[in-house]
Amino acid sequence: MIDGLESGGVDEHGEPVDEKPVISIYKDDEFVDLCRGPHVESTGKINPQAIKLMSVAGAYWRGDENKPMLQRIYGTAWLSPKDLKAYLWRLEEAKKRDHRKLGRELDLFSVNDEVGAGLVLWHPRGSMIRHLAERFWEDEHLKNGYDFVYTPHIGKAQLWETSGHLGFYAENMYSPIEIEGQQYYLKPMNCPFHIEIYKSGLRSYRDLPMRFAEKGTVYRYERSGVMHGLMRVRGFTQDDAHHFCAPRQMPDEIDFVLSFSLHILRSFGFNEIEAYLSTRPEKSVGEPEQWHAAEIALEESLKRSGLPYQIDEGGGAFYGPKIDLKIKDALGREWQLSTIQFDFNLPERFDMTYIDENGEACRPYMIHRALMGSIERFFGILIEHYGGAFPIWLSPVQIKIIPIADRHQDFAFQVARELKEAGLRAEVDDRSDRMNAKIRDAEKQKVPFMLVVGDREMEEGAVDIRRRSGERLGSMPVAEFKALALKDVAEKVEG
RNA sequence: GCCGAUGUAGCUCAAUGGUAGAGCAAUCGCCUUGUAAGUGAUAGGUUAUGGGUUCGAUUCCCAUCAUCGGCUCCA
Repeated sequence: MIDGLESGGVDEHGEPVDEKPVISIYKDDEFVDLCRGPHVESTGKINPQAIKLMSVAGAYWRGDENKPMLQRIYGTAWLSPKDLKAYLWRLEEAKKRDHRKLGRELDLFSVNDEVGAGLVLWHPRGSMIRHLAERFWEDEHLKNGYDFVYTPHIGKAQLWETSGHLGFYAENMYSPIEIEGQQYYLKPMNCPFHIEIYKSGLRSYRDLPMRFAEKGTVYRYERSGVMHGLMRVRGFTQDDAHHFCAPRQMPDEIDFVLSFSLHILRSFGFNEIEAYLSTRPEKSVGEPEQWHAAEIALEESLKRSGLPYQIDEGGGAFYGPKIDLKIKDALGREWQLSTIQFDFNLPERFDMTYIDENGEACRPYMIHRALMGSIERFFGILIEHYGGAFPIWLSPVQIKIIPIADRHQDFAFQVARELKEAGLRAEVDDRSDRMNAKIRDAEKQKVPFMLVVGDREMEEGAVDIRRRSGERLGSMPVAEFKALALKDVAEKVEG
């Protein structure tokens, strides 16, 4: 076999192969392993107190799903038992923050067998967080030159033929729906609709850039076995937008969309951001000069942003180069959120035009972008990043008012009314439980402020404040607390 | 889709070839409470679904669905 590999004609099964492989062998005492490595020099270097077998799972031979599957045993090895313990502790921490667990405990969302795999039900509390995130998103878009659009969930087969999705993306799309002899498809993307809106009128260079934004819900076929809580689902909403601009506007447009993305991500508490620039792959559409100009523009913009970035040579989509933004969450795990993609393909396919200064029809440039990416996934990441203890501006319940005895309830509701009128989300825990139990419950629900009201507070028109951290702020007048809470909300205070 | 595991009350989990139990949650009382669980009672399950073996299946077998850990793919 090795002879076959060495001479470059056949692989390990005697099947012909094109390239000559590099063969490496690792040897430890009597054990000889044909492996790419690296291996430890000697098993004596492994501390038996610092290893642990973790799990067993199947893995494809050479990572190819068409090849047979092998049993793989996963283990982890560390320099010292202490390091192993630290690693296991981190795994435990991650488990505690698991958005699927917190989603249930905090009553945020569910995925239900009756409805279907990969289809999310947003419960009232989760929906409140989504509403707040979306409201912020909307305000920022309106301040920054976007127009909102709404588009349908299905479109005719011809539309997806024109866009190329039926050619290139069909395996991710669901079977068509037949309506009066015509085939319609559930949308896997929003772009064709936005393009049709662009094309609904004659566009002048004076109209550009145009920015159409929509929180568009799309449906993509995911193979069973890949769904994962909110992170990987079959129906999700993208915070999508398409920019249409004249070629010479491109650099400014990229600068804008990049800094706008960073502004949005940072507002949600993601401060560790890294960028990936993906360039032209072998198979691509569009002129090489166009690609080159776009890649230069993207890279220049990255340089100006000061973000650390890496280049993924040839990693772009066939229709254009892109910048992906990845964030690190509180546990240091990396997640891809934003994507900013150039598109040389769709303007051509849809024959999009604008009239330039000379009265001639020209082809606009098009940029796709999603900042949160999928709102479902973004929510999942947000839950894990904060371990369910959302910053106060996003907390579904910001304030829990805890009357000590029944006679304090009227006062508690009066305080709640006053806070609600100021736009704060306050609730009274009027169950007949002991105060300690109510505090425990509010802590578990990760409510930012607990206000205890008893005889003393009633007399003074005050509230006794406890943060979810356990910190006691003591007693203060309601008006004073109101100002404090509003300030925390406005400043997007965490913790 | 593939490999492996799992599926019992709202949640976390027991038990059994002779139709199931606990804690928490829930509901109804009692208590009226000072910074993370007061107390009593009640209710809650065709044991995921469909077949098969068996006198009898929730338990054994098969299929389907879903979930979990991976692989492949991906927002």
